[in-house]
Amino acid sequence: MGRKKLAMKQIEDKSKRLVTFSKRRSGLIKKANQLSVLCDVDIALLVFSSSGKLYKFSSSPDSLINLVKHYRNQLGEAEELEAVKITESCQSEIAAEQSHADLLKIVQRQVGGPAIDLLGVNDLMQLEKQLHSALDKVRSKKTQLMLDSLTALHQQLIQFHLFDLTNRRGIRKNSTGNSTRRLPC
Amino acid sequence: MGRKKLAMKQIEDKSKRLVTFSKRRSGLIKKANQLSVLCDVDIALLVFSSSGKLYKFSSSPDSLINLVKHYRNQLGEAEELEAVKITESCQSEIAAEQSHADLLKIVQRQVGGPAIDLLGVNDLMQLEKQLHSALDKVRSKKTQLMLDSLTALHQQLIQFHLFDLTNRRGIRKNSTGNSTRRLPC
DNA sequence: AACTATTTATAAGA
DNA sequence: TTCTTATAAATAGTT
Repeated sequence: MGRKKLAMKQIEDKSKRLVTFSKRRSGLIKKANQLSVLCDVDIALLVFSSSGKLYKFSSSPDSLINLVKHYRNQLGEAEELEAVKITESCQSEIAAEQSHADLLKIVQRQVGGPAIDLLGVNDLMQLEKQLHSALDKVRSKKTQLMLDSLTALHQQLIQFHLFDLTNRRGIRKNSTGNSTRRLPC
Repeated sequence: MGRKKLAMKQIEDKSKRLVTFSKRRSGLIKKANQLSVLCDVDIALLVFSSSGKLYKFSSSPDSLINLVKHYRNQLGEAEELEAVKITESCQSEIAAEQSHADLLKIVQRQVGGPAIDLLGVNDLMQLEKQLHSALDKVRSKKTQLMLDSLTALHQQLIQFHLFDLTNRRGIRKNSTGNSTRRLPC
């Protein structure tokens, strides 16, 4: 729209690209807002600029939470398929089991050790680091299969982390009444 | 844009609203795609229709992951402070702490005992029962604060359970098409 | 930041 | 629904 029709490919000139980014970004957010108002729907829009800055629009404070919930479900479905693959091929993979056990020890020490629900964000990040380190160990053994399995476990822990954070938010918001925050049953 | 200028408020006529939703939704997604291509940026866009259907666009397979990561970080910072507050106010709640400790022992015995990711569905349901029982104990002490804390813990475990179910359902392979993951609430 | 010539999106109608 | 079309909006190039 404008003096000339643009080809649908990356704008070469960096300066022009930046201007276009600025113009179209605000246009997009404007349109998102209009759609959410006119049609009364919930929208979440995130634009990650190449410089790392984030521009976002969300029609309601909850839309990002909805978004994450949705994502989590999607992840679940993906993991479901992955789990089949892992399980099927895991049957004969006994060698890697030791590494797996090592990782689980780390998890047990951390998750099963201090009060789980008092585990701080930093603790969880630390745990993530340890898991990564354990993953590296296994990677060196070139047992790709178990690596996948460990990655799945790692993601479970990330989910754990995510859910923990969401819960804490629920506790704060509902501190007056029954703060039970149910899962999407 | 069109024959008349629309007021920026919800379109009353349901039929018109639906038509507009359809047109503008596709327009918005088109624009999002253009912006991501022209300016080489990562975009995630989700539209939750009022009937619950989700329409989404993401410029790359990773953009939703980035989105969740970003969200988690944002949430993390806010929640970190909250976690400190929760922990601090728990310090003086010694009466309830014992029950809490009891509960944690149960969790440790179960979650920290067998390989976490090999914990069966029945085990998790058993664990849930025990947690409910422990919750009742604490509830009788009327320490709302710790109750919230325990509820959070309980829900973490439900989440864990949920994930486990998801994986196992995939493994068993007799999941019938639409695999809804519902909790035995 | 504005301007403005064009292109694009779309509201209403068929 | 799908298409057509008049009009409103967005925006590319310019200043």
